[in-house]
Amino acid sequence: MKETGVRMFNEYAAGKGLKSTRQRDTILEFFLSLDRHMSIEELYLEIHQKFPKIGYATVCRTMKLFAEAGIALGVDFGDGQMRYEHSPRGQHHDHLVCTECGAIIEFSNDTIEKLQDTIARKHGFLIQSHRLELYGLCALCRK
Amino acid sequence: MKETGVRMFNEYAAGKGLKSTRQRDTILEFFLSLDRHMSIEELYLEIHQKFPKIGYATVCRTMKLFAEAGIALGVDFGDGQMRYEHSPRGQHHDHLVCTECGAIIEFSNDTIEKLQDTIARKHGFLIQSHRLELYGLCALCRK
DNA sequence: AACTATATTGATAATCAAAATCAATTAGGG
DNA sequence: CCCTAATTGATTTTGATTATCAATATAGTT
Repeated sequence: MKETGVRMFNEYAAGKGLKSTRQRDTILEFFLSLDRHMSIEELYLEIHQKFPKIGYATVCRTMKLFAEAGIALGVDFGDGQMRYEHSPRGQHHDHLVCTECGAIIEFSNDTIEKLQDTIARKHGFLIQSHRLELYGLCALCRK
Repeated sequence: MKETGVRMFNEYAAGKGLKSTRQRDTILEFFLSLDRHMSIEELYLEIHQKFPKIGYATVCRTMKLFAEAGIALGVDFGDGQMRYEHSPRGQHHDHLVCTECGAIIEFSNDTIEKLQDTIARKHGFLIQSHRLELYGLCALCRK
């Protein structure tokens, strides 16, 4: 998984004539080691703690670059902060977002995906992307 | 429809001890006469043109108030601008958003709604709200 | 109609995350 | 090692929305 991400980014970088830097390698490794969604702010705080030389702007730019390279996917839960997750290879997924504790649970449902296609076709739409989020209380916060 | 909105707001205002003002009446009437989603910016421009005394802050505050009163619903298509639509009485709906021309088409699908409930239940989630948007090219922009 | 307490307005400043700026630094081919 | 272009990071700017606050308007109450 990690190797795939590194390889994908290297290919993208090569094609674009980008130079490899310590900062990008560091951020890439950190991002690939994550198993949850993180905002730029959170990413910055953790990365900056370990590597004080890396600034906010670099984290911001680099994550955007990863998104362009196809290894990260930006998600926006409407709280005014950009979050990034590993770009889903193969299976697309959607999110359950807890409004109390902020927990994020991923899910995927083929039937919903198919119904979306049907709806789009009915309206002559060519779908490029979609977002489905269910907001509510997670099992823990309901109690 | 228009009367319903006015009545709903008056009831809400009465319950909250809000005073009735020319500005709010003007914005309410304008909003209720719309048949499409508008951002605060668009609302402000049109309203301000007819009633130059009404400022941006008032439009912003008032739309938020309408949302609290249940007559408007804020929707966020991730472009950094808040939009408002008439609060759906009864049937909830979702959106097809054209990434080219910005056209917005509403749709609703009971099967998807039911599947969402199933998914939430499976994860022990108590759904409070959801958003489903399909982004792509509308029939006109595909050509 | 005048008085009064409270809500509202509108101009402006503040906020906040993200993007742009730009001089200094660094990478990597020649 | 040199040179050119890419990159960095401190800082400023942006842009939409929100907060501030003095001035004004509202709705009871005399």
